[in-house]
Amino acid sequence: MGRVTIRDVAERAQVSTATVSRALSGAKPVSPAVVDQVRRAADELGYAGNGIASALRRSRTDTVGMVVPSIANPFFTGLVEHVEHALQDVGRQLFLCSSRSDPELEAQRLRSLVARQVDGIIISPVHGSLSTTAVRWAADELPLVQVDRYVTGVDSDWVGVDDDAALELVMEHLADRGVRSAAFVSSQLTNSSTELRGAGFRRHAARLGIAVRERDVLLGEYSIEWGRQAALALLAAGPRPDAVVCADDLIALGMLQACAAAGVDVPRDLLVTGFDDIPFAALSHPPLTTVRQPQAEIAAEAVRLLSRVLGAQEAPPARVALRPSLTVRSSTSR
Amino acid sequence: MGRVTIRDVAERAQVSTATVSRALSGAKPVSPAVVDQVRRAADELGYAGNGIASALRRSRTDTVGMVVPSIANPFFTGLVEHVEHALQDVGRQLFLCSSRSDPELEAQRLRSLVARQVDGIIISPVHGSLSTTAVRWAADELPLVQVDRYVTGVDSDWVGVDDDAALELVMEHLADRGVRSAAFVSSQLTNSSTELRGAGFRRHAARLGIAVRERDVLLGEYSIEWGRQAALALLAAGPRPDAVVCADDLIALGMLQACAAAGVDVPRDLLVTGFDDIPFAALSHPPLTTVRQPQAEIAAEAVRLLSRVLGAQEAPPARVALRPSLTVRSSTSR
DNA sequence: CGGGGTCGTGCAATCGATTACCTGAACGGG
DNA sequence: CCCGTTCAGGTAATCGATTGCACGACCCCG
Repeated sequence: MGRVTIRDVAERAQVSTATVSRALSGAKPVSPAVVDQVRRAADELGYAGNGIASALRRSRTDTVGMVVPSIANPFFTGLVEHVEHALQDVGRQLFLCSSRSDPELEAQRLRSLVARQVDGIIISPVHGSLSTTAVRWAADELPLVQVDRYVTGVDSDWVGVDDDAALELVMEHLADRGVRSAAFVSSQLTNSSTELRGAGFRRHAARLGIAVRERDVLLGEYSIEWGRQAALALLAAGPRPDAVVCADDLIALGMLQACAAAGVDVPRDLLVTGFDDIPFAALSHPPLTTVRQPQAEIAAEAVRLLSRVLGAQEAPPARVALRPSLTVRSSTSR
Repeated sequence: MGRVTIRDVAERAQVSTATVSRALSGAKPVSPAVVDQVRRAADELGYAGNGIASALRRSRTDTVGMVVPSIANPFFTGLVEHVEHALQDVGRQLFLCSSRSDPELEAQRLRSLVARQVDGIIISPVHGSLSTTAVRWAADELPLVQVDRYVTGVDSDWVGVDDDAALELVMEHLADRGVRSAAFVSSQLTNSSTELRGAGFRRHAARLGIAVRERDVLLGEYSIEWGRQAALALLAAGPRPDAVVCADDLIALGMLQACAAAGVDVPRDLLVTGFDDIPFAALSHPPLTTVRQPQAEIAAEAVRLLSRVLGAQEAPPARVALRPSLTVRSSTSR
């Protein structure tokens, strides 16, 4: 297990370490015969190189870090998958961290990524303001792109979905279905995208003449469990609204389950919508009408923006809001 | 963005770099006054350290790599979350890679992790034999623990669930429900756990007098989509078995959806079981009876085994098969 | 045949932190 | 008051790969 180094290879191939390095990386021309000799020596010794040493010298690791609030949420894992895919095309690896929706942990992850000298960071920050300090610091240290959510007060690229447009789609769809009153179930409005969804909900409800009672706006967290609890609270509290707009699919799925358990028929008695269009949204009973996020595009754009900065091209921070679309399923069709 | 190094801190604090290093790491005693001075200097300069340089010198990174076949599958993401949790307690960070069920990509990830000098690797190998070479090589280079699945011919620790016992639970449960014939829908039997599940299915079916027709054993991949397709194939092909045993929950959920669409009532017309007990298994229609994997325990044990090896304690490779349990829901209750 | 250019290779500095070894001061006991 | 011990802190080697610079061989053209 004693690691084999470039010196060992050099010795065996009867050349200098410089030549070995050049032969293997192809950075500078080396005569074919020598390349062959070196390759053989490296193979015979099982030379694997030392990425750490290489990273130290070149001060780049060909690695980007990604920090997401949760890896239990299929929306984020989908995003991660696409990012990983996109990165592979530009020859980089992904270093994934979960901040578990904790700004403290998030700051720690960021510090760790910076210390590990990743070439850049893609982050979906936990909190609109509590995350600011750490994100700003990281953005000062190296290229950083925010996805899905962003914190205020940091000049960095951002790419996500147009949340207001998304809620416009949802609310107009509901209005078309004859909805006159609606509830909104969400996590706390402590990050940009959630906040924008809440604002969009209210704005478009007002515009379309859909009534919103204050007690029908329920804020908890992005989880199935919260969806269940919110459903119970909603059903227990007097007259039902015509529809429930959920800020993500996990909440909506929990809501659907609790409704079924309580004998409330969706969509006959109540319409329900979600957000993200995770794979499981098609499997619920009834299948969920939800906003489809263009995950692949978001990921590709994030990687593109990061590469741009990595290529040292100075440019004003970009804010890219992609158009969402609506996937209509049975949870809103009578 | 010019990084601040230990020399800068040393200069500002009027001490040597050695002292800075010791003051910040606490490796050797440094007078409180100097520690304070150094701390202040480091703070003022925003010193973040260089993990790469440190790693090179100490030849450890306090990082472990994890390679899973898919990060779209909630079973693996659940595992990853628990592993990350457990690692945090021992002061290490997780470097997550997805092999996307491709042995080639998996080998590449392993090479990359070794080059990055992670301290150890936790892997759920893609393929029982195609993964062997890469896994063996990696296991030679550094401590390695296999989880869930294992490859043949590598002496490494493994921790997972007792698949035979799991299928015993499933089949006995089905027998109790009066099932006389069953189908098995799975991915290809090209990895250890899937293979063991298939074998367990047959063994316990035979033992309990449950009939299994060859054409009712359908092998595809671990995905919702394959579950759907298998359902169609199964329903199209003459007389239905009494039950369908699925090798994971994704397949089972796809199966349930396709059954509902085809007007087959589960559990009245057909019983369906899954494997893993992912969060979404409780949300389907009907809720899914499935084998619960003790994810937290698997993760904790994997980390424990890895720490054992990292602590240089030589020991024979351990194979830890944890007991699964059965979560009974409506998909098998008449 | 000589001068300028190209090309392959080696030497040694370098990246930034850690640490083995050394130095000098302070201190305590005989 | 002297010598051995202790301890803080400095000097410089080290981890392994990359790369600027230099050197020698060879080629081409005038």
